[in-house]
Amino acid sequence: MIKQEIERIIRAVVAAKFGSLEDAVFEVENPKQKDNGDYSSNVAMVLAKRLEKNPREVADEIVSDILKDPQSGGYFRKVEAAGPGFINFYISDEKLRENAQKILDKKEKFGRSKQGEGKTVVVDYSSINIAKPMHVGHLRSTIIGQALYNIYGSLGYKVIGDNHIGDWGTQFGKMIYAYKYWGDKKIVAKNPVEEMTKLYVRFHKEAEANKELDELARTETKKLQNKDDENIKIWKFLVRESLKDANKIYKILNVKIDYTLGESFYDEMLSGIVREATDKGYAKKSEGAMIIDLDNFGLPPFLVQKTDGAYLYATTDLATAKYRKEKWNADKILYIVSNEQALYLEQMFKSLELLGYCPDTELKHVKFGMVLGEAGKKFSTRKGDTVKLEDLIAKAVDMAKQVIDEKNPGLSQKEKKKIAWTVGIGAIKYNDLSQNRLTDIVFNWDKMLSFDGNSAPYLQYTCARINSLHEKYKNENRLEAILTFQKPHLELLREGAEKDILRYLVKYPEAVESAARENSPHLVALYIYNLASDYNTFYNSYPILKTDKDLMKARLALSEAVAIVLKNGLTLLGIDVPDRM
RNA sequence: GUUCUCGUAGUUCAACGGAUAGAACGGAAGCCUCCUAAGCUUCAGAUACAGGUUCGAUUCCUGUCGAGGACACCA
Repeated sequence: MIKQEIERIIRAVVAAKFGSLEDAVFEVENPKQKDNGDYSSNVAMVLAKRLEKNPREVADEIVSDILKDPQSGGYFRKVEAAGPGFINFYISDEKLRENAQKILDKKEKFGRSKQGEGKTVVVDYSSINIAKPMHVGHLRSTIIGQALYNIYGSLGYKVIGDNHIGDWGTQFGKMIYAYKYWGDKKIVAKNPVEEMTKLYVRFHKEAEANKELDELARTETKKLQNKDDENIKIWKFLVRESLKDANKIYKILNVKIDYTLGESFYDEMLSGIVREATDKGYAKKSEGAMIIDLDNFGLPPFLVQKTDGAYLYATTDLATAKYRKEKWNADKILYIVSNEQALYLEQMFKSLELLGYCPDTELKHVKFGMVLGEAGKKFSTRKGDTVKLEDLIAKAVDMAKQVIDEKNPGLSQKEKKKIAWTVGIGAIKYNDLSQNRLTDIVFNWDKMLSFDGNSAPYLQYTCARINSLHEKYKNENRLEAILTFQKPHLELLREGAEKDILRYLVKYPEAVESAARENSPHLVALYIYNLASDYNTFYNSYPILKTDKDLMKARLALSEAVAIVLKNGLTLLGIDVPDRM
C-alpha cells in the first residue's frame, strides 16, 4: 500500500536528519481537499514542538530531503509543504497507471492481502432466537457480521462464522407450555415461526390475566433442562422447524454461517463453569443465586446461576467463549450485538478475564443502534408489533420490480425478476452497511427502501452502465475486444475527472484494511460510493465509445478498473451486481 | 437514582485531534438529436449550550440541556 510506503520514506528521512526523534508519532492521512495532495502528513508539526522550530520550516527541510532521496523518485509527481506545516504528497502518474493496470490484471483478487495470515477471527453474528421471527433488528447483526466475515477473509484471516442461536432457556418453557395446551403439530410445521409467534404472544396475553402461567412455564423450563422426554421432543421439533424458516431467509440474503452452535450445545459445560468460578473464588452466593462479583471494576454483579439452580444466558456465554478459544484458538472474537447489551458484554468480558478463559484473545463488542418502531420505541415480539424481515424483503423486491418495469421494460420477465431480487436485497443491506451510527434507528420504509443517491442500486447501476459499454464495444469490435485490457494507453487519460479516478483507485486496499481495523464495513461502503460518484461525473462529461480508438480503449480500461473495484467492494458487503438493470 | 450510547443542514448519514465541516433525500434551477436520466450540473441550508486542554476541537475533558438504551434470577 502506498500509504505505508510514504510512512516508510518519511521515517527514513526523519531518522537520518533528526536521529533522536525517529520515535515520533505522526500520521499519513487522506486530505479532505483534493488540492492538498493524495496523501499528507503532519510529521513536521509533530516534530516542530520538540525541535522548538517553526513547523513550516521543518516541513520544508523534510520535503527537500525526500526529494533528494533516490528511492522516492518514481513515486511522487510533487511533494510540498503547505498550510500550517503539512507535507502533501502527489502520486506520480506512472504509479497511478501502474495501479490501474494491476486492478485490470488481478481483477477480483485486487484488494486482498495476507496481512491476517495465521490469525483466526470468530464472528458471532445473527444469533437469532428460535421460535421468534427474524425482524429488522436481527438483520443488522446478520448483515454487518457477514460483511466483517468477508472483509477479514479477504485480508487473509481464517474466519469462523458462528450463529449463536437462542435455543434454550426460559422462553422455551413458555413455548412448550403454549404448544402443549394450544399448539397443533401440523399447523406449526406448515408455518413454523409464524405459528410459534402466535403461541408466544398468546402466552403473554394470558399470563397477564393469570399469574400462575409464569410459574407453570418455569416448571416446563426446568423439565426441559432435566431432559424430560416429552419436553425434549417438543423442543427438538420447535428448533428444527424454526431453523428451516431461518435458513430460508439466510438463503435469500446469501448469508453463510459456518456453525450454528446454540445455547443448548453448551448446556453440559455450564455446571463446570460455575464450579470452576467458585473454586477460583470469583463466584459466590448472593440472595440465593450465584454471582461473579465485579464490584471492584465498577460493574454490577454478573449472575451465572439462578436461585432455582438453573443457568442463564451469561453462563452459556462464558462457556461459549471458552469453547471458541479452546476449539478454534481464536485470536479475536467479534460479537455483533446491538448496543443495548453493552453493559452485559462488558460484564462478560471482565468475567472471562478473571476466569482466564480467553488469554491473548481480543474480545470485541461490535455495537450498533437498535431499530425502533415508527413511534420511536422498542419493538416487542411479545406484543407482535415487529416488522418482519420477510415482509421487508418482499416489499423491497416488489418496489425494485416496479422500477425495472418502468425503466427497462424490454427485459424478459425472468431477468426482471432476478434483477429485482438483487436490487431489492442490495438496497436493504446497503442501508445498514453504509452507516456507522450507534444511535438507534427509527424504522422508516422510505429510508430503508431508497433506490436513489447513496444506495446499493446507485452502485449496481454504475456497474451495469460500465457493463453495457463493454457489451456495445464487443458487438462492434469482436476481434479486438479480447485484447482490450492488455495494453491500454492509460497515459492518454489526461482529463481531471480521469485523474481523480486513477488517484482514488489507489486507496481501495486501504479502505478495506481500515474497515477491518475499525470493524466498520461502512468504510468500504463509503469508498465505493465515492468512487462511483467520481465515475458518474466522468461518464456524464466525456464520451467513451465515441472517441478515437486508443483513447476509447484507455477509457474503457479505466471504466473496467472502476467496475472491478466496485464489484469487489460490493462483494465484501455481500451485495450482488446484476449485469443489466 | 447509577450508568452507557448519542446530539452535525428540514430529514438520514460522513468527517485517524488537522487545512475551506462532506454527501444523499427533500426544495429551487438546468442537462436525454449523444455510450442505461436508478444518472449528471448549479443554488440555498448544519457542529445543542457553556467552560477547559491544544499551534489547531464536530472529535478529547468538565458541566448543563435533550433523545434512546441498560442496571440480578429474560436473552
